[in-house]
Amino acid sequence: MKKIPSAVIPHLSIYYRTILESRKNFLSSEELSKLTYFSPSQIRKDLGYFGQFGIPSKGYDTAKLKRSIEKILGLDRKWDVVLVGVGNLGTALLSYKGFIKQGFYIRCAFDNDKRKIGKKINSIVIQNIKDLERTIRRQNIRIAIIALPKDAVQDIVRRLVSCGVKAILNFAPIRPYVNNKKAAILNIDLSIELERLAYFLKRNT
Amino acid sequence: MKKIPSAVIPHLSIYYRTILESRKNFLSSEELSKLTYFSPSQIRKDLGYFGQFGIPSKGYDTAKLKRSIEKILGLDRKWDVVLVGVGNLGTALLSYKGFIKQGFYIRCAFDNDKRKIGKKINSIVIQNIKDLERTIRRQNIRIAIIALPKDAVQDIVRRLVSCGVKAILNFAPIRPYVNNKKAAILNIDLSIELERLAYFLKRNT
DNA sequence: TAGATTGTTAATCGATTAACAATC
DNA sequence: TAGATTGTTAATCGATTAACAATC
Repeated sequence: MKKIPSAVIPHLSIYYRTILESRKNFLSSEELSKLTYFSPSQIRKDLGYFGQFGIPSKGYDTAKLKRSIEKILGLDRKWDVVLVGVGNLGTALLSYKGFIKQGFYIRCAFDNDKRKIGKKINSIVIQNIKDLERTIRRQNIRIAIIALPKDAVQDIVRRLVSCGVKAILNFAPIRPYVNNKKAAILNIDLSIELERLAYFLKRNT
Repeated sequence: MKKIPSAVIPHLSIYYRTILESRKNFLSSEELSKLTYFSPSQIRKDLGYFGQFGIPSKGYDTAKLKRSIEKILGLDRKWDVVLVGVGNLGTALLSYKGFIKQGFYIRCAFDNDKRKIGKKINSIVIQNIKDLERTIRRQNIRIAIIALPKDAVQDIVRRLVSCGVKAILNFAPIRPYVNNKKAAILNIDLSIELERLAYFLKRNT
């Protein structure tokens, strides 16, 4: 089986979303290109990694393609998620409806602030961070979202990985280290994005 | 002048942050590589686009390099910012200290929800969305952060661009369209990231 | 001077685009 | 069958890595 380039996966997300919003039964790579700004070749190539979904002279059956992408991306099932860090951002994430739409369910949340522990947000009780390992093991959770100050990140990542977490979405401006690729880390780094903006503005205003 | 590849800018952000955290007066590309996981060649090449900052056999003077990167990225000045959409995420962003550290100051915030208008968060009074253009023009603001439901995004982007906004940081899962590159848009798309996680988990658990 | 590390050119790798035979 | 659009191979483009002469 040929290797899937990592750039392809985010493309699939965009094709998927575009199909959801389209009413058409068939879309050609040309039409998809208009909607997504990816080139028709790119689209055909990307889809080609996973099979033959199109019909020459007609295009892609949107209902079929939708189901295929769901299967490829793993959107056809649910995932249990733990949230660590219930500050401003963590609270916003707890209430974020988008997670559920993608099948991600935040099942428990942790903080080290005594004033927050025991409080309920969106029907989730905030637990003491010292119970992290016990709860994660008991509930067999594999995904963590962490919204922590950057100095706390590395230690929490170590603890999460030690109790079986396989994927971590990190919002702090730091790239935590994980031993022998035991888990995948995705960093959402607002600082880097802001600095890209600053660079752009510097030379365009 | 040679063209700067777009991938270089995010690298600079990481070099910058690494220098800030290091106590050393000099760092070689080899040492920076250990800290950033970029290859030594990559680091020398990236910096080479902007000048000659290193001293053969010694490495890079961290104080000088820090100032150089600040200048390149535009971190040596302040930027006024408008926030549109004060829901859960918008509120979290209003209180986010990281912006100020990067020189981004949220000067005003807008929402269309009557119950929010007039309220104060972090000393910013939430204004009626219908006053958007007037306020932005008067304060001469060039940067917007939008935390809106996706159906509201395209119209607000149009309005922002029409009154002179040059850069927009968008958190909704949609890629808004801007006429003739009148403004830069940076999309922080949590859906895409979640789907990357789902894809990873699908084949590793 | 000898040793170390830069800056830069050439080689490699990966992703995007172009071209076109296969096929509905 | 003729026209349209796929799937796939070849060409191009851009980013990363390797190599090494220049230099502190």
